[in-house]
Amino acid sequence: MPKDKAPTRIQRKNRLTILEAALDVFSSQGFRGATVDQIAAVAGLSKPNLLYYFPSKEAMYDAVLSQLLYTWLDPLRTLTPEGDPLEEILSYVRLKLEMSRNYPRESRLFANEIVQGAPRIHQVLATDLKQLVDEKAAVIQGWIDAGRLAPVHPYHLIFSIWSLTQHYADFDVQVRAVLGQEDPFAAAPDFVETLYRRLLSPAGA
Amino acid sequence: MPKDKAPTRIQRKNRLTILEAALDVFSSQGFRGATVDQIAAVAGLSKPNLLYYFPSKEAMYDAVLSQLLYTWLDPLRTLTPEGDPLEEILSYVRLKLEMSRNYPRESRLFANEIVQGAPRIHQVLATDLKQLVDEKAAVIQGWIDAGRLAPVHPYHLIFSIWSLTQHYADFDVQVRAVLGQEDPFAAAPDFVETLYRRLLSPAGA
DNA sequence: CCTCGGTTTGACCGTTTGGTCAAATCAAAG
DNA sequence: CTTTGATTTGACCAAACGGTCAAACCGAGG
Repeated sequence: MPKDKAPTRIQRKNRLTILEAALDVFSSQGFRGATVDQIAAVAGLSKPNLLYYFPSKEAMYDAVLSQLLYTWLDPLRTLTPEGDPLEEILSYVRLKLEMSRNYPRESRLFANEIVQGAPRIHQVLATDLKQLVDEKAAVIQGWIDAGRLAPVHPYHLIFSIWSLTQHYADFDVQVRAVLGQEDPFAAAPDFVETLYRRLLSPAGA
Repeated sequence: MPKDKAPTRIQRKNRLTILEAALDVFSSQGFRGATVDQIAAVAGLSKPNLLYYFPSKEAMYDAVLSQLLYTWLDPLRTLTPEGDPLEEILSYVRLKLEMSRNYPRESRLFANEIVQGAPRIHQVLATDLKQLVDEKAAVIQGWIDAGRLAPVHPYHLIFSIWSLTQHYADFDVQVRAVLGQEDPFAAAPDFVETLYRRLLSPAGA
């Protein structure tokens, strides 16, 4: 392992290559399903070389996961009390849907981790994520109390957005199997927009 | 392995015990994450004994999965052209939600399989499932054309029901982490019912 | 050119895992 | 009780896997 001095050019490049390959393999096979040899093959490096840059397979997984967590929670932060309530939520939905389209591996890795009980990120969910959702749910509840949004359970509204948007990435094969050759993301944006407009438009509209 | 004659009482009992244990372990660890020893421990039998009843670990997985598939697609079959459109869909939604509550292991096993690309059931999805969904989507489209349901993309409507209801089983830990000690299924039925009423109620209502 | 720290790898190790097998045990029929 | 086929298991095997290590390699500074 390199000293804890400033990383060299080669170190930066190889670390990125490895993380990229690890994301590929972990997201499609899960942690236990993935092997270091597979990751090495995808990265185009030898197995001992991977273990020169990361102390263990678990360290690779943790690195991929923590890097992912940071960007994964980001879209929710963009939801702010200013601006039109419905448009705020719709743009959050659109953002999440585009992340599913553009970063399906990240979505699947996250799904894998959660489905298996989130053994490694349970703490983050119960603290950081909960705090963030509490905060945004309060914003939504505020809009509802002000009559600017039809009444809904704010937490379950957020859950519904997660499940709906991530479904297109996580269950991609199922969606494709049912739709035939049609592109799943063709009609999805219109559908979710319609759904949340009808769900959330205040009564008078 | 037993002959292919009529199964004895012991065979029936042990096969069921093993499948139950296998569902437990496969659903929480995935196929590669599960070990035959784990399943044996849960079943209270020895490892060679499991392999006396099933030729391989994969055979156990296939048995669990195919048994699951049959019941999993069943709720959708209950959706029939007769009866009130909105109520038909709402009762399908309620059925799916109860399955998530009562059979979370099945839901998670299915999710695991799909997320990892559905290597073993791809064929079933592209034939049986697609055919069933095609049929039901046509029913829904018929209701829409008759003005008895607000216009929506029928396929994506079905996807949304799957994702929403299964989310409570598959992402259980995440939902619980965010909600604190609150029971996720307490408010869920009301939420989904509200959602689909607002989405689907015909314009004039 | 040489040096030296960073980098790469072939060979290897201990453990885990899926699966086998012969021998032991059990249970039902005669 | 005895027999016979079904059932159970301790011991074992080969392959796969995560990880180690000493030796080789490489590239930038002197």
